Amino acid sequence: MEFPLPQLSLPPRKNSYHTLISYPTGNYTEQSNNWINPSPVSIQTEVNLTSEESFAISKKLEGYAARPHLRAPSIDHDEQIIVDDDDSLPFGDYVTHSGNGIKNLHGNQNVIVRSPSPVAVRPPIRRDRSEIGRKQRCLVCDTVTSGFHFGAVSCAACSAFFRRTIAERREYTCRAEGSAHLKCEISAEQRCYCRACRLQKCIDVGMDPMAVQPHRDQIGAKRKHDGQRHSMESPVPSADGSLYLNPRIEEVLSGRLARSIGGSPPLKRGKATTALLASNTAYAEQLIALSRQPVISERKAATLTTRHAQSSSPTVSEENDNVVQRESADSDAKKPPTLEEKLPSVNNESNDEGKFIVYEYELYSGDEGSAESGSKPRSWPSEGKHRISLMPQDKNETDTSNLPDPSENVIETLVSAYERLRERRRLLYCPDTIRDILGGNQPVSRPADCGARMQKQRLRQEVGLVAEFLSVLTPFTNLDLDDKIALFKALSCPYSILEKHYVTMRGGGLQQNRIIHNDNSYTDLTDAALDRLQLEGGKADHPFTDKAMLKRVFIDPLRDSLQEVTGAMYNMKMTDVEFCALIAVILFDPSTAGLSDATRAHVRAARERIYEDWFLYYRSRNVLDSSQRVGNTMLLLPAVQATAEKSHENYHMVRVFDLFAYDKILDEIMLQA
DNA sequence: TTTCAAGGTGACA
DNA sequence: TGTCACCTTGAAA
Ligand SMILES: [Zn+2]
Ligand SMILES: [Zn+2]
Repeated sequence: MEFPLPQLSLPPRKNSYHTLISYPTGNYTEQSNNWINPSPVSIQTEVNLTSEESFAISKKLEGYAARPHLRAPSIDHDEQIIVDDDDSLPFGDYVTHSGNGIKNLHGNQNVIVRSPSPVAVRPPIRRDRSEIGRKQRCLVCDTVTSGFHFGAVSCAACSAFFRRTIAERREYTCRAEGSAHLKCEISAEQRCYCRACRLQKCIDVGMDPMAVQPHRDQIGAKRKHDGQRHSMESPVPSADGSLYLNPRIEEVLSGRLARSIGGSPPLKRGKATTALLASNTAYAEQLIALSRQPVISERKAATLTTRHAQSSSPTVSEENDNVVQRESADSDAKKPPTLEEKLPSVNNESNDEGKFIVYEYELYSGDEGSAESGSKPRSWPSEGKHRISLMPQDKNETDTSNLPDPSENVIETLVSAYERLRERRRLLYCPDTIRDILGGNQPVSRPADCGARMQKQRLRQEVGLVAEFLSVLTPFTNLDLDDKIALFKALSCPYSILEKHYVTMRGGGLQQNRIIHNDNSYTDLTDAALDRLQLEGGKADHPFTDKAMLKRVFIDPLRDSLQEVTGAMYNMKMTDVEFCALIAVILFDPSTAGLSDATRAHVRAARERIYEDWFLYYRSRNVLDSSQRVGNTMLLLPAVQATAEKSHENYHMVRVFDLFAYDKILDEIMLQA
């Protein structure tokens, strides 16, 4: 326990501040809450633990339990464990900066630093005062530290390491082989030996990749030796091009929408807002039109990948005539597939890849009947339906009697429901000790086992969770059973894909090159994983030993969708708000096959309500870049579509995304319903 | 309204 | 890589 404990007893900092830049005016705390563990838990029961191990465990727990929350129930944390030997540390006061007698300078408050951002960046994680300022040890390397960084008790060094890694999207590989792989010990002395394992540990102890703000302060970056502040004339596009808009672009892109919701007093639902809502709806629908292709195509229509996914997801920020360009560029892609393209791949391929497709196709078709029975082809609203502008036309057609209470914000409700889903899922999958359950611990991160994940029981639970999640949408629950089933089934595929990528993004899977599943297991997509696959060739899940082919079949398609979908989510800093809104928009697809005219009108009204509340949600929180956020959210659809299409041809993808059995279980449940 | 201080950031050794 | 000065905000005073 004795470490040199350098400069931690530092003289109090000259200043103390709190940070957040590139965060639009106003607050987004609701949103920030979405990211965090909603159930802070007292761990008072853990007093009297003395061993090193229980100390570590309880610290870890504390890290989880103290995961940021802004509206913590008033739990008394005063009984939290302070291990005795800590008292001997010569750092009596380093944890508190109070009473240092130095005034907060705020010296540059009058200097105008232009907000960089149309981007809503998460504010710093906060927590109860009673939780902070204690002598603690870094959960990663066990050096003494005073505080939380990125949501976990950690030291400055590990914090910096984590921030750099995430911000620069670094990838590390653990060189240890076999069972030692990714299990290197991380301590103060050897924390630098294996960066892969250090990063893994950072994530395991609860450091949150989404808390990193990689593009902060790009505008008017501070100069250490320069008293003057500089504010640049225009925002600099970020490396990925997605985050910062030239103001003119922003204006052109979002047009009247941005103006109409940008600077007026809070909106109240009512007649006065009709025009605004109409423009919101039109805007959102046009974005859907932009995405063009249906999210789900018919299962049977196993087209060849002649249409390749765009190399990266477009975002609504690049060029100011981007939208127009895409309109024309897409006109080709919109053409119906030719007859050749429609032929199942089994007939056309003769190389190795073709053989694999035959193999997978056979597996796949085992349940073709049930999968097919309910999945009618779906088309996207704009497709074939010529509706460029979807202003709510004749209101007679739109019966609002089915809609929820006007005072309720559907998005808010849905976001809460999604938080509940997440907590339920955690309880389902986390180890079943009371410590884990109460401590808010997440399920153990481990390699995925597709077999286990696709067990009927598990899938049933997942479907139940989703059904419960959606049940807060009264327009949905009020529908006839058949209509509900039709919408639910149509949603299942994009839901699986979207949520998996979303969960992956939240868990840092993009940085670690892995797909993270709902139970926190993961599918590794690194080169090391490829090597392991090769070793298993012929034995386990697949008969292949050719590395190039393994890569092509097992790794590349998943890497692609990880980059395209998760990458886009990461770039826009997607939150539960956008995720839930997108799910709802997809769910309420009036063009879903099999709906009656009356239902169609209800569904359309419900979708409009989603847009309406989505924007109201932003508006009420003073989010300035709402139109960008909506736009970027909608632009995820082409990438999701590409993934869905690729999945038709790749059984491995179907398994990773839980698509195949998911559908089967859906059918079963629906039949019993 | 003012003050405090956590936990972000980029710069630099 | 680790440490520093600097920064903005939410909450307490
Ligand atoms: Zn550390
Ligand atoms: Zn390692």
